[in-house]
Amino acid sequence: MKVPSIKRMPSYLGVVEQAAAEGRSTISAPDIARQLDLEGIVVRKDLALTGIVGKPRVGYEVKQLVAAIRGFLGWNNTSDAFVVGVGSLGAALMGYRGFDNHGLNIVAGFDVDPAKVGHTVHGKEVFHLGRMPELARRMHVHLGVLTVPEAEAQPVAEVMVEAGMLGIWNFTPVKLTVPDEVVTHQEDLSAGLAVLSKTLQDVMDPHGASS
Amino acid sequence: MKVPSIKRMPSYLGVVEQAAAEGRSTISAPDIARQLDLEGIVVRKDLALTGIVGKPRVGYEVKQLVAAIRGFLGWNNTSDAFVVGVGSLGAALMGYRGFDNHGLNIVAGFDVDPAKVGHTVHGKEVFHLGRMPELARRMHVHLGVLTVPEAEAQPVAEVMVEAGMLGIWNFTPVKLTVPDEVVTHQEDLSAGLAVLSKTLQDVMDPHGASS
DNA sequence: TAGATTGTTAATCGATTAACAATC
DNA sequence: TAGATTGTTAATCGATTAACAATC
Repeated sequence: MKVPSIKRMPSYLGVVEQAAAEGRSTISAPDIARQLDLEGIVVRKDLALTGIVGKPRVGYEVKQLVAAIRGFLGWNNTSDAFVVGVGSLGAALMGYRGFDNHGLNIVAGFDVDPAKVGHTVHGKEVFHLGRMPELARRMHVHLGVLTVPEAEAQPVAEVMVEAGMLGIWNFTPVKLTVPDEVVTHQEDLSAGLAVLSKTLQDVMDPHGASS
Repeated sequence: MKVPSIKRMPSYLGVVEQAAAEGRSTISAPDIARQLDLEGIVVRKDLALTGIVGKPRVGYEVKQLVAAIRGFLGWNNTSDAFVVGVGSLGAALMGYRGFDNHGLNIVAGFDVDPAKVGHTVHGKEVFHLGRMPELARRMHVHLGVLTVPEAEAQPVAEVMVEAGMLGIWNFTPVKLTVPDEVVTHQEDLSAGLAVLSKTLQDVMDPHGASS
């Protein structure tokens, strides 16, 4: 599945789109690599996955490359999505501009808190969780961003599955149990924090247990 | 540096702390593995990095294991940290409970918006960015969470370095340029979204370009 | 004791890096 | 043409998985 390559794609897209914004018509792998502090060979190998073909001595056609990366990730046609759990993180994600550019369009939020239901957050309506199945079907939404408290994660995920969600972007620390056909991706902030903490610790005290 | 192992540590910690909360005194690698949908051998190898020693046929001492994982990650003594950029994401992180359990204590926010400076967010004061160097020194804070808009990321990171930050948890999509002694970790949401999008795409249309 | 689990050593797998001919 | 960059094939590196003796 080439997960490491897939993870690098959005950063390539950012660099290439900036080049486009600057009016450049081509960009080379070494150029992209320099901007991202990678090796050129990594970029070439990764870009090959998108099916793009470059020109020796010149690089890649910027327009083509944007289309190739977007196509590879499925970011051409943006998908509508729900945010489920409108706490501070959920609300922040509802307001995040930039998802549009990443194939994601958040159309509504869901919660059970009467203080939130019926109001809007960043211009998007918040509905009661119980209405999700109905609205998912009506609006043809198959993607959900899960930002409920830990204790609610599994039961709410089951509601989402029931409602026809095919993909769940899981921001809780809970490993979800869902049917095989439902795709889940856990966004694990504590994993990132662990890497930062451990690196810091090793820098300050290089003689601690391990490296 | 064993990054994959380090990233799994927080999930082990969660499982083991739950076992502790349930009053269990020991836990085995296969048991942890089952809860996280991993292989037992992965858990054993990872836990060995923390220096813990288990008992055949029994497993690991729960209390010892919690201490070993926390010690490995440097999560025993919690570090104070600043949130820099109190937009919706920054504010959400300022309110996130659970960082305390991850060695992180957010003590204040910084912004340049007069509408935010002088107010509190989730009970924590927001100061003007210009006061960060002074307050970082006075409060001995060396960790910063960077949640400013993309265009501000690099210049604000430089202010943070100037203020004596040793670690920057970077939530922007910008690859920061900082001195070697400053540790940076980029939390890249778009990478996670890319993996989810690509997986979904491959499930729906298995005959697309690659797998 | 019997047997599940640990810790360690070896084998496999996949990702990264290197080398280099082809090409514009 | 000369030379930088592509695309591909091979080598290296590191992480995961397998195998198994030691042990409680």
